[in-house]
Amino acid sequence: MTDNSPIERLKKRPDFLLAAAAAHAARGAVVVQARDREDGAALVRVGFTATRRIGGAVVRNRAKRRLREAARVLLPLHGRPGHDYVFVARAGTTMRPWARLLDDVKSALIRLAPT
RNA sequence: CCAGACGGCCGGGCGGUCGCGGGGGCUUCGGCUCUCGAGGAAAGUCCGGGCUCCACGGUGAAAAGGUGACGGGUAACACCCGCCGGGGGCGACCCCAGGGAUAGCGCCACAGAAAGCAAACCACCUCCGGCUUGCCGGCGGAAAGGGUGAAAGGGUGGGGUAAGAGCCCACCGCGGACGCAGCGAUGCGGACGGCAUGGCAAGCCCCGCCUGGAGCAAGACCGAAUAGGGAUCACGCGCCUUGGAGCAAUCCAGGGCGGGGCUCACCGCCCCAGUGGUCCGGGUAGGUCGCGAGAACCGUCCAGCAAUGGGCGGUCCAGAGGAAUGAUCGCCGCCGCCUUCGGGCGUGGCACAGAACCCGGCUUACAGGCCGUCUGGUCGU
RNA sequence: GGUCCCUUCGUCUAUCGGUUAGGACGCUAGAUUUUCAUUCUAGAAAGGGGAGUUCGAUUCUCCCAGGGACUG
Repeated sequence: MTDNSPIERLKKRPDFLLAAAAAHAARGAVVVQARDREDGAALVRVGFTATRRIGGAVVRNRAKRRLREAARVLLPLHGRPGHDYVFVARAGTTMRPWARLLDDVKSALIRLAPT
């Protein structure tokens, strides 16, 4: 499952909306959405979202930083080329122990990978 | 030592390992390396400025909004300092939108006789009349007592009187010519007046002063692809109309321009509609700038009670754009619990909270801690 | 990021600084009806929080909190 596909950040709102309409997996403190772009490129793109519901700017920024770090560690191992991933922070993202957060992300990525 | 008042400051530290944003250097273009990288409130967006665009002949006025003792500070302020007045506290000290109520209008519920202009409900008193001999009625006097209220037209005491009343007197309060001190707000004294002038302007309003509008998503530059606009050239053409020649078919010259449908015309609406080239302008996505060497910070000296200002020396200190500080490990500090006093444990134990053009303020949030000055007690000398 | 607006019974909404804070829908109880619906009667139920002005504040002023709208 390992590959060396380049990873880019997702920045456009339409891309987020498309990913939200695709498959998603909720695991503990995180929701992961994944969409196959079907354009033939091996590029993997990833975006992060934290809404106002989970707290103020400090909480939202910290949640996105932890998710970004988790994605940096796990996406090269469990990501599928040609997909867009969106990580959505939930209320417990900032308080989850680091090992448990990694488990959540890993489990969600494996669930979303086609067999 | 206890309790308290005010002012200032910190707000975890050190070191590894992976990572992130900006800048510099090297590069065999894979990368390597050096360096910098959130706050006192970055927050709320409540004020004041810089900056940019728009509007505008100058000034003034009006409208609307803001502001309000006095003196100073400042680029400016509603901020700050000093001082005055009022209120609170034993005190250190704290709080106050703190101009004008004889410029005018308005309001003062309930209660009460009466709520703003001097009036009189009960009660008081002289006189007159009546009789049932202490009551009733009446002309007057007077405003001290009762009761209502947030507030009732000076207060207390004495004299005085039929009863009373600044009617008179003393003290207090009030107004106050004038004098003294002060830059001033104001303070002190006060002849005299003889009680007159209730409150609300964060009700309208009057007076003085201030303000053009918008905001970096301001604004400037570059600028695809696609669609569309304008100019021009070539091709492709016909149709309508005017004039002339001619018996006529037709020819020549000029002008204008698409076609279809809604029964015709005008108008209106709807549908469909040329090809290619060159040039121009607007402008979207996107990119670049605006964007950090300044009302800057540190040290020191001088002026000033202070806010603050000035001189000298030194430093360069974040610049993103779905938005950079995170993850993890060790030691120490603080806190809580347990303890066999060695120590151990703690789901993240350690606050409030994350720059987005930049400054000066205000306000609000904040675990824990440090320093200084002062006040009131208590103990000792 | 910027510019604005609004908070009153469970919900929607009235109020010249002085009331017991009014109305509608909903809720509860009773009556009418064989029962239900309808109708009638009665009742409970509210000023986002904190200061200030005032004799007195839902109303006026200030500061917070919460909610909402517009803007590429």
